[in-house]
Amino acid sequence: MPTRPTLAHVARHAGVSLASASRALNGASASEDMIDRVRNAAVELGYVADATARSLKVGRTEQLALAVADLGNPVYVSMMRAVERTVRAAGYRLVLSSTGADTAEELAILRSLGHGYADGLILSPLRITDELTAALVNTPVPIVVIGNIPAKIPVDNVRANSPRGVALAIDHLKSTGRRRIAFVNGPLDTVPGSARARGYEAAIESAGLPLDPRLQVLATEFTHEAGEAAAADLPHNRYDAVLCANDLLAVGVMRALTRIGVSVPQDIAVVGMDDTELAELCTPTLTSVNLGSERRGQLAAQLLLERLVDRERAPRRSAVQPKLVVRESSAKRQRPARR
Amino acid sequence: MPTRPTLAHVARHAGVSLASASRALNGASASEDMIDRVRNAAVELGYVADATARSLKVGRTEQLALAVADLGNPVYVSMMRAVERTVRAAGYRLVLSSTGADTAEELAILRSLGHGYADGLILSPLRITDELTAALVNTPVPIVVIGNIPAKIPVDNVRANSPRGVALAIDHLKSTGRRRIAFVNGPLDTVPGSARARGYEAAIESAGLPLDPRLQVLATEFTHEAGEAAAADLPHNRYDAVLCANDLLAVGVMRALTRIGVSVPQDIAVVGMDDTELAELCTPTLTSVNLGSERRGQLAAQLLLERLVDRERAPRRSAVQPKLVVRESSAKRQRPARR
DNA sequence: TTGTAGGCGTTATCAG
DNA sequence: CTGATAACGCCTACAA
Repeated sequence: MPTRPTLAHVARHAGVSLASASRALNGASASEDMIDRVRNAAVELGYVADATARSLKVGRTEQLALAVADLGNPVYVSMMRAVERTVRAAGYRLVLSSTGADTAEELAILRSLGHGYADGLILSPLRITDELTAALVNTPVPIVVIGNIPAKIPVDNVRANSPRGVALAIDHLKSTGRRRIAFVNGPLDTVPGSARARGYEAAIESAGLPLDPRLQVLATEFTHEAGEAAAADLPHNRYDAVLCANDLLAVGVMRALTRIGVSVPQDIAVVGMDDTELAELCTPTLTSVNLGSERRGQLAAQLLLERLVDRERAPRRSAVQPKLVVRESSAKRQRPARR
Repeated sequence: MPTRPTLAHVARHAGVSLASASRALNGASASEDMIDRVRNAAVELGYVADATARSLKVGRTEQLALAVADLGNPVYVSMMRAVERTVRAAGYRLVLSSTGADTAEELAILRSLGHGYADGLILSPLRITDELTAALVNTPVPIVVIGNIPAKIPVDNVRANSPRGVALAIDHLKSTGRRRIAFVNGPLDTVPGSARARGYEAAIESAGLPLDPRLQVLATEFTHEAGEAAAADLPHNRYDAVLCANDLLAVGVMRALTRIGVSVPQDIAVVGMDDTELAELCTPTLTSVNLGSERRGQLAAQLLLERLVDRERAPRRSAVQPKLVVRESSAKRQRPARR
C-alpha cells in the first residue's frame, strides 16, 4: 500500500498552488482552465481528500453516532436501519455502539463523545436514570433521545405513545369479545416497561373492564424465554386474552400456552407490541401494536440533522402514533369458549 | 455549547509547555509532579483529547468499518453483534454501512475508504463479482472479506462451510428415515446460493439418495415471503423432507405447508440454515444448520486487528465448521406416513 | 525531565 | 482569479 497522494501532490502535478487546487476541487471560485487541470491531475494521481484532515479543519466529522441497548433486538434493528438510511442520505457516516442495557456504558458513551469523533448522537436508552438525564444537559455535541425523557430536560426527543398503543390493543380485544385481559410486562424500571404498565391500568379502566392485579405479571426481561416463564404466573382459567409488552414476550407466552394445550386464539387471544418482523413469522401470526420503531429512528435522525444546522433552536419533541396490526392471534372465537 | 478546551489550555492552566502536557497525559517520560499537575489541570478544565487531531497526527482513525448487505437480516445481526464486541474491546469504533445487496454500493464503499475514515474494513458481500474482486486487490486500507472469495485473491477471508453444512442436514434427515429430500434455495448468483446448491447435489449423491431435479426449487430472495411462494413449486407427494437455504425460507415453507394441511414434522420434515434466533421462535421450532455467523464475525474482526499490526504477513483464510442443531421440525415420524 | 518548533493534510484569509 | 500563509489540535523529534 503506497502512501496516498495529498493535495500538495495534485497541486504540483497540475502546476498550480495548493490553495488553487483546493478551490478547484471544492467548487470555489476558479477559472474553467484551472478546474480542468486540477481535476485531471487529481484523477491521474487517484487523489481522494483525507477525511481526517478535512474534519480537523472544518470542525465537522461528518459522522453521527447511534447507541442502542441491544443490537440484536428486532425493535432496535428496524430503528437502526431507518437511522442508517436517513443519516447516509444526508452524507453522514454512522458510528454504532451497543451499550448492553447498561447505564454505565451509556454514560461512558456520552463522555467519549467529548473526543469529538461524531457531530451528534442518537441515544435509545433502556433505562432513563437521574444520572443519565443529568449527563444529558451539557453535552459536547447535540443529542437526540429516543424514549420518555422527562419534559424538563432540554433535549430533542422522539417517543412512542405506549399508553395509547396499549389502549388500542385493549379496545380491540374488548371489541372481539374478550373480557378478562391479562398483561405480561417486562421490568418496570425500563422505559417501555413503566410506560406500558401505566397504559394498561388506564386502558382497562377506561374500557370499563375489571382491573384484577392477578392478571398483571412481570417477566424478568423482554425476551421470549422470560415470556414463556412468566406465562406460568398467569392465573389459570381466569383470563381470555393476554397483552404482552413486546413481541418477544408474546411469542414466549404463545409457546407456553400451546404447550399446555391451550389454543390461540380459540381459547385465549394474544397480542404483542412493537410489530416486529417476528409477528409475521410466528404461528399463529401475531396481532401487534406498531409503535413506529422505524419511524422513530427516522425522526430522530431528522431531528439531529436539523439541530446540526441550527444549534440554537428550542428542543423539539415528537411523538409517533401507534397503529394496531390485527393478525391471527386475536381472531374472534368461532363459538363460545368451552373453558 | 462552549468551545472545548484544547491541550494548549491545559498546558497554560498547569503552567507547563504544550509538549509536557501531551507527554504527561500519554504516559511518556515525565516527572511525578508534572503528571499530577497536568492531570489535575485536565480534569479541572474537563479536557478530552480531540480524536480528529490525534488521528491526523498519528495516521490512525481508531475506526473500523463494517459493510453488510442487509442490516435487518438476522444472520447479519449476529455477525454485527460479534464484530461490534470484538472491535470495541480492541479500542476501535465501528462504522456501519448497509449496502442493500447492491454491488455498486459495495464498490462505492470500497472507493470511499480512500478518504481514510477507517483503518480497515470488514465486507460481507451477498454477491462476489469480478468487478468486486478486482477492486479488492489494491485497497487503501486492509480488508477482510466474509464469504467465498476466489482463492487467488490475496485478501484475508473468513468463510462458512456450506457444503459441509448441507451434508450434515441431509445425513440427519436420512438417518431419521427421510428419503426424498427437496431443496429450496435462494438466488444462485449469490454467495450462499451457489455454495449451497453445489453442496446439495454432492450431499444427496454421497448419501446414496436419488437426485431428482424436480426437488430443487429456487426462491427469488432469501425471505420468508419468497420461501412461502417457492413452496408451491415443490412436487406434491413426491418428497418427505425439505432443506431450505436459510431460516427465513424455512419459515416460509413451513407456513405454506401448514396452510395446505401438511403437518411438520409428521408428514414432512423441514430444516433451515444459519440457525438464527428465529429457529427457536417459530412453531414448530426449526432444526437448523449453524454456520457460525457469530463466530465468523468475531474471526473477521480478529483477522483485521491482526492485520493492522502486521501489514506484511500473507493473507489468512479461515473457515468455520457448521454444526447441526436439531429441533422439533425434523423429529422422526411417530408411525409410517399416511401420505 | 522539560521546552521549542515543525508538520500531519486541509481549508480559509489575505494580498496581489 | 490566483498564490502565499496561517491556522485546526495534536504528537514528537530535537535541543536545552
